[in-house]
Order: sequence, then C-alpha cells, then structure tokens
Amino acid sequence: MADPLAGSPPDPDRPDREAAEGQPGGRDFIRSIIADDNRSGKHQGRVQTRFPPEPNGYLHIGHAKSICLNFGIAAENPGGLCNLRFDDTNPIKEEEEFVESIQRDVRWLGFDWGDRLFFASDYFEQLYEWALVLIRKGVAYVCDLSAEQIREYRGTLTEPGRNSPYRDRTVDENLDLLARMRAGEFPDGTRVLRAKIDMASPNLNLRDPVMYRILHATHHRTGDQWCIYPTYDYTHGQSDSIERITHSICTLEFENHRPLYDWYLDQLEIFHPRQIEFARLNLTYTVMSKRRLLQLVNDRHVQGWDDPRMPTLVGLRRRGYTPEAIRGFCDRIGVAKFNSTIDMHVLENALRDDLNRRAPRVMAVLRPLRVVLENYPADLVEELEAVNNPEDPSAGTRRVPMARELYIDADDFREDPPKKFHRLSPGAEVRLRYGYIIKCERVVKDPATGEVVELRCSYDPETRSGSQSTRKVKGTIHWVSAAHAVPAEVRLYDHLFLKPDPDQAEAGQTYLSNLNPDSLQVLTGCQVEPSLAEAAPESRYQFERLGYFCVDPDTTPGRLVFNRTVTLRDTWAKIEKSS
RNA sequence: UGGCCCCUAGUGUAACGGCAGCACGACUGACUCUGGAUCAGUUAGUCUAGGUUCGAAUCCUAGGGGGCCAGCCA
Repeated sequence: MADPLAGSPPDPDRPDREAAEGQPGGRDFIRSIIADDNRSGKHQGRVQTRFPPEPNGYLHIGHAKSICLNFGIAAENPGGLCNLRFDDTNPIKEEEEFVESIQRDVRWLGFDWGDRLFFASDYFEQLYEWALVLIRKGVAYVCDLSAEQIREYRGTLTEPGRNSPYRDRTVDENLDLLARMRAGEFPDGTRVLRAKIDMASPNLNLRDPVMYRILHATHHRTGDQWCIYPTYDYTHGQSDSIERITHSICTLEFENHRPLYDWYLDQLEIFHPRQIEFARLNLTYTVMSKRRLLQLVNDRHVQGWDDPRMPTLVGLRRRGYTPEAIRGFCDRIGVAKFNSTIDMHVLENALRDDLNRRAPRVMAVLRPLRVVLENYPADLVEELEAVNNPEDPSAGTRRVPMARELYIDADDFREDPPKKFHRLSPGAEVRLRYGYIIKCERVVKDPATGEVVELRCSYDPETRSGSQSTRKVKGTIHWVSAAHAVPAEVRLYDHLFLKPDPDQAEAGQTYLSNLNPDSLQVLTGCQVEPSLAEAAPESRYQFERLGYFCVDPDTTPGRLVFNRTVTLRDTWAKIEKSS
C-alpha cells in the first residue's frame, strides 16, 4: 500500500496571516520588522535569512520552529531566500553524519535551500584575512595567557577584568605570531588571538573575546588544512555578512553577543545584517537541549535518536508525525521574546488536526477478546463496505470481511459496567462498526482464573449497516474477523517524563529521576484488519476509536509493527476519570 | 552584589497612545454507525505602585517576578 501521507512541500497557496489580518506589520514582531524594512527600502526589498545549525547532533522540534520561521519568512517575501549554513567551527564535536541527517530532516520538513548550501568552514580563509586586518588596525592581539589565566583576568559579573600583559604587542609581533600559530608551531592551548575591546565592559562578551584558538584536530570538511580555528563568535556575524543575510534570526541567548558581532562588522566595515532574537521553544514533558538528548541516547534511556519518544525530528517522524503537522504547530505557537513553555497537547492537537483530515480509517483490536455470534452461520463470510475517511469522500470505501467469530477490544466489554458505559456488558447491545447490532448473551470465563475469555453473542440480521433498519443503540465498537485478521505488534507511547518540567527534581536528583518508566508499552498479539497486511513503513492510519498509528520500520514481511502516534480525544476516559 | 532582555485569560499570542482580540484548553449543549470529527455557546487576562497624557497593555520612574551572560562550546 502506498504511503498516503508522504511529506509534501508547503502549500504555496497557504494563506499567510499577514494578508488575512490586513495588518501592515503582520503576525509577529520579526515579520513586522521585515515589513518595515521592506517599506523603507532598506535592502531594496531583498529578504534573505538563513538556518545555521552546528552539525553536532540531530535536529529537534525546537529547531523546527527556527526552520519554519526562517524558511517561512523567505517564502512569504517575493524573491526571498533562505540559506542552509553549517556553523562548523568546532572540529572536535562535528561530524559528517550530522551534516547529512540535518539536510534530510530539513527536506523532510518540506523546505528547500536551492543551491545555497554553505559552510562556515568555506569562509576560513576570508576570516583569517579579516583577522589580519584587525591586527593591523591594532584591535586584535595574540595572547599567551593560559585558559585558566584568561578566566582570572576576565573578572566577574560584578568586577571588571584586567588587561592581559600581552595586550600591547606590536602589530608586527602579532602578525608574526598569528602566522606561526597557523603554521602549527605551537601546541594546543598555548596561544589565542583576541579582540582588543574593553576589559571593563559590563558585557563580558566584550572583554577581549577569543577569536582563534589552536586546535590540532581534523575537521570534517577541511581535514588537516588548519590547526587554528575561529570561534563561533568571531565567525557567525561575518558569515551572515558574506552571505548578505538581511535578517539574522537567532535565539535569545545570543542577545548579549550582538554588540560583539556588531563590533566585528563595524571594525571590518562590511555588510551589516540585522540580528533579531526570539525565544526558543520549550515543551512540557520533554527535554530539548542537545546535551540531554545526547545523554538519553548514550545512556540508553531511549533506543536512539529516532526513538519515537524523542522530540527529535527523526523521532517524531518515526512516531508518525507529518511535516504538515509540525509546520502547523509552528504556525500556531507564534514567535515572541517571552520565554514560554508550550503544552505538549498543542503539538498533539496540531497532529490530530492534520491526521484527522488525511489518515485512512481502519479497524484494529489491541487487546483481543473473542466474540462468537451464536446465530451467525458457521460458513458465512460477508464483505461489509467501510468508509476509508469520513472527512474525505474521495478516499472511497473498502470491504471488510465479517464472520461468525470476531475479536473486539477487551476495553469495550465490562462485566459490571459503570453508569453511562455505552459498550458491551452482559445483556447489553452495541453496533459493530459497518456491521450489525449484537447482544451479549453469555460470558465464558476461565474456570481457573475467573478471567473473561469469550463472549457468546447473538446478532440481529435486520440491522446490517446501510439497511432500512431504524434500530438505534448507544454504542458502536470496532472489531475484526478472527479468521481474517492479521496479527501485529503495537507499541504504545506516553510522555518521556512524568513531570511537565523534567528539571523539577528532588534535591540531589537530576531530570533523569523524572523519566517515565512506562513511556513505552509493547503489545503483542494485536489483531488488525486484513487490508493492513501489506502496509508500508511510515504509512499512517487511524485505528477507529483508538488513535493514529503508523507502520514502524521494524516491520518485516512476516511481522507487522505499529507505533501509536497519538490517541484520539477520549471523552469517555475523561468522564470515567472524573467520576 | 554588574549588564542586557522579558512579563496580556489555564497555556500561547495580538492590539505600534484611542472598543483588550485570536488560537488552544476547560465547561455546556446540538449532531453523530468512531464517546472521533463537526457546529453553537460559556468561561477567564494587561505583575504592583507612582508619573506623563483628554486618553496608557503600550511612554517614563521605582518595585516584584523570570531568563541570559564569568567556554579557547554553539
């Protein structure tokens, strides 16, 4: 079966709210700034953004917010462009694997950077030339202080720093030393190149920040060509400048660095992008920092970067999330400078919205309970017509086989039903979805354990779906034919953490103490309708009344494995819980 | 005990000195062969105190609360 919900590019006709609201500023403060710049002709109407990840880990839902913002803004503006640039200035942490996974993930999300794939490492030579310029201007110097000494000289948040004894070296001496640093004459950590700004600045980033450090490490792209590497702070602003980025959008923690980026750009007298900071995404019941995600993977709290419980894009993808749902979520949460935390249910509802419209419906029984229809002919098999998607008539119908022996979900039977329970119980009636009304006549129990093992029921032949029958019953349940159903494994997921804020841990404990021990529940012996036998990995379905499920890549020809992506909204669960 | 930034219904987010709005949630009800979806309705807010102004969520001052910064990480 073909994947009915493969990722597709963003709909170019997607109405952007700017038009919808008739607002000149539009939608969020960043778009307002850009609209203002367009009106004033600041960049002759040119809009160019960039998404600048470091290739040292997998992308997560927080990155998706940034990707949707940067690529989204480019798409909304005539001629707008968004570059993909890897900020690969630290060879020790970066790997080709991540360069590839990041590109896969951005593409999967539905965005395209055309021929504008860039690497900060492509600018190493230019950055070096600019370092020479700054030395010649007398605003950069080689410093022989150790890392520890530099820290001491930097001062503290409340006390000014002290000038390095190497601060007043001559231009020639600095030029010579930097050349020799580059030539590999000095061991790691023995010297750095620093900007000469202000050791008393209240902004610590301006206290003679390091521009280059000696690192005899092999870079994933430049190999052993360099043994000195520019710091991120010395690289980022100029990389944006080289790419003629008009609006350099980044997260709040870089706000304090903006004066430094401005300083480099002004000293160098090169194109000056405007940096705008926004609040990064926080989500309840999960963690988002690369450090923690890495720890969850390395310490085997999850099964890998693509574990369906992870907030990584590969994890969400394997869980069954669609690119459209993630984009819809990013649209919905807005962009601001307030440090907020979004409820996980907002993400889940964005998913339900998308899947509801598009996911084909099927029937599947997670915890099978055998039902025998005593008055149904033993050799009869009927083909019942079932609607594939009530939200989308063009999805058509399919045939579902029905016979004397069925499975229903154990949850749909209660021997001693609570009030308002509209499902099966001794003597009660329900409708089988697309089939007949049945009545529970008798309960068969295991004499040893007392466990209910089978229901003996009767069916009313006059009540077949589509017939003239006017009989109504309160409940409709899903089912499969025992003889035709296909066995499957189903993996149920819950929040990775027990608390909305996993950092809210007991004294002496870390966020790891809040890990949810039941975040994964594996159900074997599930029974799904036969149309699912050939379902392809990643294809997504609604199991009626249960939720959305997708085929896990662990699926092999003889073994179907589904992930529960998200449950349906469950009003009954709410009623039962509150009483 | 320094500097920068932030604070609007439960959660997010608009309102650019002029009617505090939207989304999601929650709660009602309608409809329903998915206790789904859909539809209708209800709920609830400008951190505090001063000031400027005809008029303040918006500007100013002070206070409160929160975030970031002392990597040769990004």
